[in-house]
Amino acid sequence: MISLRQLRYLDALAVTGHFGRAAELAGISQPALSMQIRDMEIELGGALVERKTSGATLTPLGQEVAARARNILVAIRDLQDLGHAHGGLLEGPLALGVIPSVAPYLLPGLLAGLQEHHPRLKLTVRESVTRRLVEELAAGSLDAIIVSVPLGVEDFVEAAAFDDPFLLAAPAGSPLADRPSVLTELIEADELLLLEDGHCLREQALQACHAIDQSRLRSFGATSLSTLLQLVAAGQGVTLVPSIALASVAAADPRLRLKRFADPEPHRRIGLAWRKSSPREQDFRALVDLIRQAAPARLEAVA
Amino acid sequence: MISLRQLRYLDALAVTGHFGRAAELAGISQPALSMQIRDMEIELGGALVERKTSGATLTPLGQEVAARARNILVAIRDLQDLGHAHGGLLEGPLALGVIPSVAPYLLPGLLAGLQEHHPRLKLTVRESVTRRLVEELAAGSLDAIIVSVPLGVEDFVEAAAFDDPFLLAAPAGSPLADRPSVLTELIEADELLLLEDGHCLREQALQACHAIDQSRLRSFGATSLSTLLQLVAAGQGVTLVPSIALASVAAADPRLRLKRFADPEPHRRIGLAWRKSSPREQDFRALVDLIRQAAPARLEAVA
DNA sequence: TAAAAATACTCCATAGGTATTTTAT
DNA sequence: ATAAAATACCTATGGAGTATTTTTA
Repeated sequence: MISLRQLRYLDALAVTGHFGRAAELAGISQPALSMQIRDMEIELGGALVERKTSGATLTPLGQEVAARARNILVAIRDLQDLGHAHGGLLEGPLALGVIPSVAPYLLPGLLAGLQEHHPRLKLTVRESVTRRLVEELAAGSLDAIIVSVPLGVEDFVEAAAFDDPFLLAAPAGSPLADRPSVLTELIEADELLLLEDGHCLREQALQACHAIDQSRLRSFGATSLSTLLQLVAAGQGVTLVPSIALASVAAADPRLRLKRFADPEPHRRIGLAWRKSSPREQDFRALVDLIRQAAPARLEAVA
Repeated sequence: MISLRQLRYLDALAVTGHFGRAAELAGISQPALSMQIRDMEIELGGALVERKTSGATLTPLGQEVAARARNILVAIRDLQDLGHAHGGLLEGPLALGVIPSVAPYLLPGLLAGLQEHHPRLKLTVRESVTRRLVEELAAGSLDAIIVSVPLGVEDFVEAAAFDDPFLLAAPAGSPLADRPSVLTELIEADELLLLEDGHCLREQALQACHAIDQSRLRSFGATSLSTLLQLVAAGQGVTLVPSIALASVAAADPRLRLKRFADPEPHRRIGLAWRKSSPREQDFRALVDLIRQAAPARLEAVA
């Protein structure tokens, strides 16, 4: 009879493509893993792995089995969560993922709120880009993720927490800096600076102003918003700043102007996503409320 | 860590509502099952079962866990089938369900065809009414079912095999017996006799002639078509006969007339259904072909 | 007091570890 | 010759059995 243990080992083998490293990943010895894989092959009546000196690759059957194994293992994780879900609200372990353009501004307030209202919650936080967070959520190594919604991922449930307007960051001397800003004016403006590819803030900003002429974009290898703002302050162009970052980056530099856009104000919507199959929906709904409270709108600070 | 073993035991407990009988069902001793359930409760951090002298009932948490456990166990079964699916076509064990109004007429030919073309198939057949077949298919104790399609069950895939026209069975003296029959004439006909409630042929016939006045129906506790035909022969009314049954029941009785309906000919569609998650789709498609070949249209025998 | 489940204990199957051999490049 | 996986052999954990006690209606 197939065991969960065997499924875990096969999963490790699928990930590593190597018996030795798979064993290490699974926390057992290489022979132990080899034996379990072999037993599985006997049980299923076909080869799962192609053994090579360079390592191990899964056969088509092996890949199919591994894919199903992953789903089953996620289902098992969710099952284990049921206990916590039926305990008090937001108690026990919870692995949360957050995108980088939100984490530093939201987490301080959120963690404080959780500490105060749900001291028995054992929260672990991972900060990464959306694509990776989605993968880890699907795989079950994260329980929920704070991202820009909608994600549009089947199997996930999303709940919006708050809208985060984009502000225009322009050099003090720019003509844009002293007028009420509307989005279309960007078309005639200086160059629009954005974060490097793969960073979700880039896509969100692009989506917010889809009318922008692609040829006038400039990408920088900058991972951080503050680097980008340095460039703006130096007169290299303009950029969009999520207002959630205001408190940290604002008026520090006199060469910078931050302005709200006139309606329709471009914004991204920040929300929480979790697996449909997760039994902790109540926890997550409560978490969304806390996220909303922890997202301070300090928009009075700007014109 | 939760084990599949524990999920199986919980499932048995959910089914029986009794530790002793659950243990018997699982093929182990009562203390062994008790201990696994207890370990599970510790692992999940909550009570799964309410212990009473009269037996055991699941708590809300227990029901939720049991429901998920069932899904996981079905996924494990399907995974085990993968091996057979990657072997030759239609090899290894296969549990097939068939509705009673099809089984006796279809199976002889089908089994012969399977024996000839797929001698390595280890087929087990269960004959039961649609509702039960659907349950067993969902639970994984059947791999595929031959039923009247469409079933409209989420999680199932269906493939039509053949259309089975309904014939009119009337007493030789009936005015219907000597005219080309059209369905609407049934409205002015003798009473329509049908099988007892729950028998799928009843629903199929009713669906085929939805125009019929409900008040003119008569149900009999008859489980078998031949009993029903005896009543028709005795002049008690008319009924619908699936043409697949022709070879067995036809012209044996001179008091009976079997007639085809004029267009649009009422019929039921017989097909195969299996779980979406089953890896043996290829097997099932091949089986559908064999079913089609095994369903002889002996319609020449009637006017 | 009777039925059901929990506990006590013993045993053994099997997963896992270490050491070593085989295999393929 | 080297790296990877399989094999051999031993150990120990934990699942299961029997016998018994506890619980509750």
